[in-house]
Amino acid sequence: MPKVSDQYREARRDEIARAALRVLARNGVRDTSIADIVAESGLSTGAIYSHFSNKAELARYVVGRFLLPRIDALESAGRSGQLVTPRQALQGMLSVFAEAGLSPALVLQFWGEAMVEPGLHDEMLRTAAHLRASLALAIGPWARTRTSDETDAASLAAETARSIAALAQGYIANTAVFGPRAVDEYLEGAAAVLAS
Amino acid sequence: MPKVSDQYREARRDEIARAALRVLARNGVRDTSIADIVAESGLSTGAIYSHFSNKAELARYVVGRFLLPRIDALESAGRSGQLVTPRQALQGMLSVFAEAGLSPALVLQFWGEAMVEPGLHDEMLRTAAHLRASLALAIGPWARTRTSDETDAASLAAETARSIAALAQGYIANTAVFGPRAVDEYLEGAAAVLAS
DNA sequence: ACCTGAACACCGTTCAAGT
DNA sequence: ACCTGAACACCGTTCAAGT
Repeated sequence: MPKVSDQYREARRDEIARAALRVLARNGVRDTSIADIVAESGLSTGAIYSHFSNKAELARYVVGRFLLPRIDALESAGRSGQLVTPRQALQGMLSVFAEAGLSPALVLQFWGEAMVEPGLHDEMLRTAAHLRASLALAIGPWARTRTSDETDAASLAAETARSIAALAQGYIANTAVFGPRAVDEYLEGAAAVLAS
Repeated sequence: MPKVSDQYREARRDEIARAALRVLARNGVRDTSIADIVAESGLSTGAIYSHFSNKAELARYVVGRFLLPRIDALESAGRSGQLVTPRQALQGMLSVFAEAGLSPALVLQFWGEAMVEPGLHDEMLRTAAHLRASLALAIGPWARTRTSDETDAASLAAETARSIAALAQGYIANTAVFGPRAVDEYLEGAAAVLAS
């Protein structure tokens, strides 16, 4: 298979996925029809279906490609041995998230969709696994200050990454439903509740 | 208007809503069609539409009626002056939630749906307002140990209630996506992250 | 190989006709 | 007044026919 053609296919899939994301951001998951994506992309129904076998596969591609922000800065900080605390990692992740322009409302809709679409759920777990691995790397130095055993440190980092994810999910769901809120305010409020 | 007839109407709406909830729990929000609810309820299409003007109104009714657990025990503890901390209130709420048999997956789907259905969003905010008021009442004595001014105590209780809600949402979204987790574990993990 | 767009099965909703 | 179920517009998906 010539590489040019593969590149072309991938570029075409990306073009369709970007058109889909624009409609999704505008109308939401439920109210985005294939007809809308056809109109937004300027292609035809059949053209979409010659690049994605169905709507679910397109959704999976969008999630895998655009739904999670990269947290390279955090990761390299951890790699260079800088002490990133879990709280700083959470704060950094939420800030990157906000800067990436990902709408909490759209993310929440995809979570809901994943409850009913196993392939999308799998893709989300895969994408989340990357994020957790990045987080674990970032807080690695912190974990090693808490235990001398390397295996213990790794599992502490992994468990902590799940808690960071849970807090991030809380922030996203809460701002989506109840309106925007500053990350710092949210962290202070949550800390006060848990310390009480 | 005779009262009997009103009661009958309400009972009929409830009967339809309960049938809808059974299908929703089984198939999820996206994959529940009116035809499914017709089959589950044993009524006809027109019968459903003579009690609810559309699918959205039925969803709103289900959410208002079944989506949030009652936390009477917590509320009366607060009313009687017992010192309920925010953390205990959160823990109590999540326990009641789990005992009520409300599937986190279904709740997450409704949150997503609310992002695209303004009437459902409104109903959710209304239901959440009741819950927050109950929480505020429950943690009232705690708030008054923190400040002598009654107005300050009320606003502290209200702000704290939002943070409790955010943490509860995090627990629900996290368990829905990543699988069940003990409430205590979640609370310990989150506290460790925020204290770091 | 990629693309076109008409055709098909199914969805939410309406409405004339029944009790 | 409540209910029936056929009819309608729209959705996701398929497929014969084009380049």
